[in-house]
Amino acid sequence: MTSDPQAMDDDRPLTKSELTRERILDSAAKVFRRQGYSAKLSDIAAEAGLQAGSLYYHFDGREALVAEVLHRGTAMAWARVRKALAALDDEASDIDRLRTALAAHAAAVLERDDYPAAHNRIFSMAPDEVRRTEIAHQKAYGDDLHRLFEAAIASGELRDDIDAPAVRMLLFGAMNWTSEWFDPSGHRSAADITDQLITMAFDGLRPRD
Amino acid sequence: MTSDPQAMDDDRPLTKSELTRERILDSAAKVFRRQGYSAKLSDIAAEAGLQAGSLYYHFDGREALVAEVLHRGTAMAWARVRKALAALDDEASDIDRLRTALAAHAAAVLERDDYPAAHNRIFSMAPDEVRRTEIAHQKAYGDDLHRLFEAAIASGELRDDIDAPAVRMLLFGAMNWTSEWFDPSGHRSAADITDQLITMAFDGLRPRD
DNA sequence: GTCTATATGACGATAGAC
DNA sequence: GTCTATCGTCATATAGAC
Repeated sequence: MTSDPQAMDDDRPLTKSELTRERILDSAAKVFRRQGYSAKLSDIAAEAGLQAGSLYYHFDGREALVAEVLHRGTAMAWARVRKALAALDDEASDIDRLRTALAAHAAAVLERDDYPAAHNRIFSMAPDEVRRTEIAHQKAYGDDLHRLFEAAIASGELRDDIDAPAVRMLLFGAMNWTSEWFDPSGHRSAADITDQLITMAFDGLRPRD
Repeated sequence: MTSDPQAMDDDRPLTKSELTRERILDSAAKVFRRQGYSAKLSDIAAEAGLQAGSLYYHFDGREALVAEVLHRGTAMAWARVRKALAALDDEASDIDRLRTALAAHAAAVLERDDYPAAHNRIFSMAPDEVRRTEIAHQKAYGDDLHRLFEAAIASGELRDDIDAPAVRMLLFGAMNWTSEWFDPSGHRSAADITDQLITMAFDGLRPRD
């Protein structure tokens, strides 16, 4: 598994300023998730209990905030996938590994993680330069998942006549689009949605006899 | 099949003013598709060969333009689906009807139709009132498709243990999200993507023996 | 570090000439 | 019908007090 360039935590306690910075980012993710790209800096500041002008002590401006929320969105989904895979038994089959990875990504999007959900809403509206940087980051994540598909195809657990990158993007689409319609307070749980997706993707909607 | 409230064409030729109005709408769909919700009125006007102020002769303002592009986006995808179903042999099976409907929707999103693609990009950013109206329109379309699922389940051609509305939304997501990544000038065609989706959805990624 | 106040610029919208 | 010119509004960003 490729190492995520972001994953260099030292465990030093955060200074007060760093804590505020974190609070601003969390607020930005939450507000972007709710309101989309056109969310105002004043809304983000209010969510963090600050005045709009105060953000500039911690960030260069709107673009910097967008860039970091995007980066964390990919990083957090990726981290969840990695963690879920690491928790698997060593003898897990290739298809189980793939299933686990997809379920972990779905969970990141569907559950309380504001960053991945915000990512989905604002990515396409971000300024070109920010988007280019983030595309490279996403590509690394995508390549990582691609290896799971390849392994499952090689071991005969997946059909060998599929276009794995296309299928991967279609599955990502199904998951990412849930931001647009899934209602966590409705009668379906995030896990229900994930089950439906996994069942459809692997076993198909037609009965197997 | 429920009738689309928009589908009352009389075939009278368009006046010059109506032609300009159409040109503006087409430009709006194209520009919204490309740039998302933050597209400026001046960009739309330029695409139509006009000055920004001139739009106001034809439309009340930005909101009215957004509302009509959204409405047409749903209407056009729905119309394509209806047309594809009407072209089917009467003896087509329920699952063939469903497959045909999904393929038609995918084609509308993936191919040159700017309106459905624009719809996907701007729907979630539209002002509340515009969105509420459009949600009702989408619900009618969704209900229409839902009947195809129900019929295929009833005749035993689809598994009876699926949550059809959830699956429908997941499939819509997979198709709609292609706006974010599909490159029509790349080596895959729109039909290739559609095939991958249909195969995955109905037969599943695991080999059937 | 965070505040208040303000400069700047952008965009939607209107008015009136043609 | 479309243009040019302009107004009003609002959000980003900056400056300086505390």
